Amino acid sequence: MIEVELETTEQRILDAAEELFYGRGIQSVGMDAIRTASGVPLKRLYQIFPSKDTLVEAYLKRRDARWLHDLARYVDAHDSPTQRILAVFDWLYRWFSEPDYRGCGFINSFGELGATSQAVADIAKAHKDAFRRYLADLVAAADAPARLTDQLVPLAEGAMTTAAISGSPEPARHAKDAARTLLRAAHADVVTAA
Amino acid sequence: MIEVELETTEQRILDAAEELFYGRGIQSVGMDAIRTASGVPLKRLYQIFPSKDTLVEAYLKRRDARWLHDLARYVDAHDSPTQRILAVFDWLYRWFSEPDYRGCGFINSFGELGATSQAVADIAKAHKDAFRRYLADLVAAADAPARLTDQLVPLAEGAMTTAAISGSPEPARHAKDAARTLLRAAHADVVTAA
DNA sequence: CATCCTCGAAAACGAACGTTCTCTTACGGT
DNA sequence: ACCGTAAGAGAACGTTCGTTTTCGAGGATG
Repeated sequence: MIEVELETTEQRILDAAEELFYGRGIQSVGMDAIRTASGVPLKRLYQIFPSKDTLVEAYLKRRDARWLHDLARYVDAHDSPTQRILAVFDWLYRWFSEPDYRGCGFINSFGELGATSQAVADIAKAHKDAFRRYLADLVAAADAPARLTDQLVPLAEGAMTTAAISGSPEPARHAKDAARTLLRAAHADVVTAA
Repeated sequence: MIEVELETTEQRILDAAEELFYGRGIQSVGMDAIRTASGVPLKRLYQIFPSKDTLVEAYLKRRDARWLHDLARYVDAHDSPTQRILAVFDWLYRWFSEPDYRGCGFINSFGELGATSQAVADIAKAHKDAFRRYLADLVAAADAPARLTDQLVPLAEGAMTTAAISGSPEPARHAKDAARTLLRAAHADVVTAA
């Protein structure tokens, strides 16, 4: 019971922190705003997260895990290896269409704090590496050359920032079109080489 | 003479501000750091830029103009329309290779302040629009379908963030490879349709 | 030489932030 | 019923930041 309550409090803090940090940027959000949004008094908040830095890192780590999990769950609804690759961009389109979409939280936090906090820089790098590995697996499963992964990564990343700044989800569609072309070309290369 | 000196002071402030804002993020840099780095006393600094906000906007606008100017100058050294498109990615490679490269200053400032400052969000959007228009002109000159522009934009943007977070300039090469493939495919489409 | 103006260096101010402390209240075990 | 403990609400503290003001030293002009 006690542990459950502690967990619940931690979740409430992280939920509030994520909405605020992602929505307004990390340095623009004071601990008081998180206190107000979560309803958790400062005392308890600091018992669970001894500093703002640890809260920021916890926010990023939880978002990292959930983001990749949600992506994989969406992709897993598709069977064909090439459809699974293209599904990544469909998922991005849905993400970009959320009303409070504001770009990739890891790109944002890296830009804001990457130079000041090694921990934030490391988490952002780890997140992007994990995304890259996930794409690499999809590419390998489609019998496409590994080189395709290197091309899909900037395509997806660029769609995120272009969608954020332009305020439109369309970059996901355009990136998907490009991915389809690259996929076909990569496959043709393999066939030609054989 | 007076005007020349005023210009020089303004340049010195903007030079210091650009290095610091770009290198550490905007909110991590205090006005005192800019005073120290530029050697311009706070009093004069505030005479020229009445607030940190105006200095930030001046930093972004100057960087916007110079960035696109430098890119165009590099591209103009190439003649063939397709080579001019690919040259964009060569230029990105050189940029990513600079020792203190830290991503696109506009993506970074949008992520950090876009939600809090409409002015910053607008400048970032204008910068990306200008880049997009520039690419669109190159695409049109190569007789490629306008659709290609939509594919090249996320490719270039994604190369910027991937290079920044990974700490390697290679994403520019991979993006260039992808661009070459997309260019060929787009051209083949045009030929087929004809 | 006296005077006014300018200008650089740094102190000072008010607000905001991260963090800690205090005070009051409520509860659980004997 | 009583006491020790925990916990919520928010005041308080020390620092930092953006911005303003003060102070003192030239430099040109009568």
